Amino acid sequence: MSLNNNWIDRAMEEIEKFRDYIKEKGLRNTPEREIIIEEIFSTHDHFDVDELFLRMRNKKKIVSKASIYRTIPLLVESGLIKEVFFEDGHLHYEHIYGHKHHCHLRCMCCGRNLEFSDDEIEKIQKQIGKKYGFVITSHRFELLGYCPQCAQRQGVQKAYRPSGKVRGKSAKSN
Amino acid sequence: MSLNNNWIDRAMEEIEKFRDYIKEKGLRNTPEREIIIEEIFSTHDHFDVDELFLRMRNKKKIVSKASIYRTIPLLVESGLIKEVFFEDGHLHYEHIYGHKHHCHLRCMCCGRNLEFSDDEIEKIQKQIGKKYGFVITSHRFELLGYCPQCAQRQGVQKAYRPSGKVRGKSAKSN
DNA sequence: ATTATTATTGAGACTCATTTTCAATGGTAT
DNA sequence: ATACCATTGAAAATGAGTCTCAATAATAAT
Ligand SMILES: [Mn+2]
Ligand SMILES: [Mn+2]
Ligand SMILES: [Zn+2]
Ligand SMILES: [Zn+2]
Repeated sequence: MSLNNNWIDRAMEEIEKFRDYIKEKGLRNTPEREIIIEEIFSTHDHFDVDELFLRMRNKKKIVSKASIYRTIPLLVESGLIKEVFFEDGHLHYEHIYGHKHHCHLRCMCCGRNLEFSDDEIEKIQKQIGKKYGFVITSHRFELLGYCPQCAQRQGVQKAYRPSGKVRGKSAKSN
Repeated sequence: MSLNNNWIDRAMEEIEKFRDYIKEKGLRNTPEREIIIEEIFSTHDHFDVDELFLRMRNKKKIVSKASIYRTIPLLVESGLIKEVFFEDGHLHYEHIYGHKHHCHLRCMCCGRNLEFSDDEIEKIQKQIGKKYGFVITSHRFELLGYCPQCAQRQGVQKAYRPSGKVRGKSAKSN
């Protein structure tokens, strides 16, 4: 009944969903894939491949990056996770199975990332879809700005970098 | 007074704005930079670096990609263009100077890309900002789905690719 | 105009996230 | 057992974007 157990139950539920997907697609489930899912759902955090790989390595759950890269598309297709767009030039993901849809509010300065929901957005989506005859399947709504803390010590006026890419910042070992 | 002349006038206006920006930043204007701006504003199309480079090359306006990559941040900073997020794994841009803010409605199947404006979005932005104490400077709102044409011949159910990246699709010469 | 200063340019090397190749391994079904 | 073929890890490949460097050119100072 502990918090810890909740996480485990949670991951189990996701793994079950994944097994179904794998089966109906005629693919094969593997320990590597289950380890990956387990780790992803062991926290609520958004993640990128490198972070995930390191988290796993720290726990001695070694799976090659290639397999991580190969598993992620399956998780997206099966509706367990989805892409989240940050401004640092590579993809991030978050789990969505069992989460309600939400949008993000991000600080351009410190990277702080809040989630919020707003029903208006859904209405607008429906409305615009009708107007243009599109079948809309999803949306991305992100608010960018400065968090309370960063808003104060302003004047930091960072120069624009494509996608926020900053060279030599990712000192993550491989 | 021809349409053609309008484009030229248009580019002139942008170039003027750029010259100001360059000057106040203590940088130098160059023929290369003006050629790039001229080409960008010669159509209303969204573009990526490669497309721009090829468009220019076709018109014998040769500027290195390095210079294009170096000029784009200046154009973004000066408020002439901004990033647009597509699903093909690299950055696209659009001009905004003289355009009103708009969001995008994109077909996941054929890539068709419509623009629309909605005042509600602005209200929500303000509202959420207040709620969380953020100073919001911008937003991204994109609707993803299928255009009328593609919605019909459905079942195309494409497999997910990170950022929609498809290897071996960019047969653009370098 | 000359000269000094320093930003800019093009080529090509480089980085890094992601993809692909390939040989070895291992499920699954008959 | 045997055949079939999806999956894996390691390493090579890819490609958008960045950086280095020597040559050039815009601007400022004389
Ligand atoms: Mn989220
Ligand atoms: Mn647009
Ligand atoms: Zn912040
Ligand atoms: Zn379409």
